[in-house]
Amino acid sequence: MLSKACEYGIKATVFLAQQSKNDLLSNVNEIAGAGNSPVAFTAKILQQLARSGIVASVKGAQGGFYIEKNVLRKLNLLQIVTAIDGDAITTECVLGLSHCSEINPCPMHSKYKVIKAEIVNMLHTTLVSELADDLDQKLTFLKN
Amino acid sequence: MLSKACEYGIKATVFLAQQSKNDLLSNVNEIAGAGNSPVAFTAKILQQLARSGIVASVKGAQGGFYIEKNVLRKLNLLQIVTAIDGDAITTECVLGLSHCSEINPCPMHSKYKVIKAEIVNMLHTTLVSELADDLDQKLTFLKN
DNA sequence: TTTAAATAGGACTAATTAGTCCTGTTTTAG
DNA sequence: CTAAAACAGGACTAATTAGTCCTATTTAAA
Ligand code: FES
Ligand code: FES
Repeated sequence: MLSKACEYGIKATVFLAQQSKNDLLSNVNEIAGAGNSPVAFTAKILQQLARSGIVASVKGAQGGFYIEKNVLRKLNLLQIVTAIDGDAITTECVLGLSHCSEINPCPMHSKYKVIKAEIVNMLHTTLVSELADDLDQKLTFLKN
Repeated sequence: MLSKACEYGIKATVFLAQQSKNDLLSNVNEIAGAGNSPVAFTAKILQQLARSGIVASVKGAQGGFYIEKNVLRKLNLLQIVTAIDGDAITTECVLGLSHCSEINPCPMHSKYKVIKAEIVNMLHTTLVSELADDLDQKLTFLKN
């Protein structure tokens, strides 16, 4: 469903959201450590998220990443998934037909479209800030 | 969500179900052609499905694959997915934690588990024979 | 009985995804 | 002003998934 890059990206973003609520910057080591994700790969993904305007970065000593308050307020999971994996999740046919449509539906189309809509809706309505709150209350975890 | 192998496997099985209702054998070329899937790769997947008892094969000239009537009667998509991709779809954490559980839930767990349950339920309750009927009525298609 | 059509299966190659590493630049602290 | 801590980004390597190809075996038909 999600690529590894996207999994790491979501974990990184949720962690950063938690830190950013306390106005803390985090560097790549802290971020990767929190989700035990590979450090260098996480750095790549953070660059991508920074280019997409999802996270902000401060260069130089004592620098790091954070999420701007007004971005965080509205930031949802679909934005992260789309920034990293593109829109395949919304457009692809579950059986690999060249595109999912009502005009040339695959055998699973009618059953899958309901689920796809729920996935997209869930991603779209889930705010990173809610997830960060759960994390802060130790109701959820970024690693085992 | 599904591997390419699984996509081809499902398409092959639905096609075979349609053919088998008319007591027709199909060879790998016909099966791959119907779903425009790569021939040699489809052959591999059919071998796997044959070892799993989902399809049956007849060797030699005029041979091919088919699905036994009593298998087809109850055959659902989850059986095919499990035979090819294993049970990852039911057991994996959407954020890549080592396993999905209520005890160490990831930030997406509570929202994702609902969707996962619906996916698994959909796969489990969808009979290949229904899909084959839709295909037969040209309501659905295996390629564009 | 030979030949050709077919599956079975292993070894291989190609493509994609995952992940590392190095070099450059920015910035702060000493 | 210099050193060290950090991000930026490109080039590379590793692992996994996707896909091919060849050889052996089976079997029906000519
Ligand atoms: S056509 Fe296959 S999922 Fe819509
Ligand atoms: S723990 Fe992540 S989906 Fe259940």
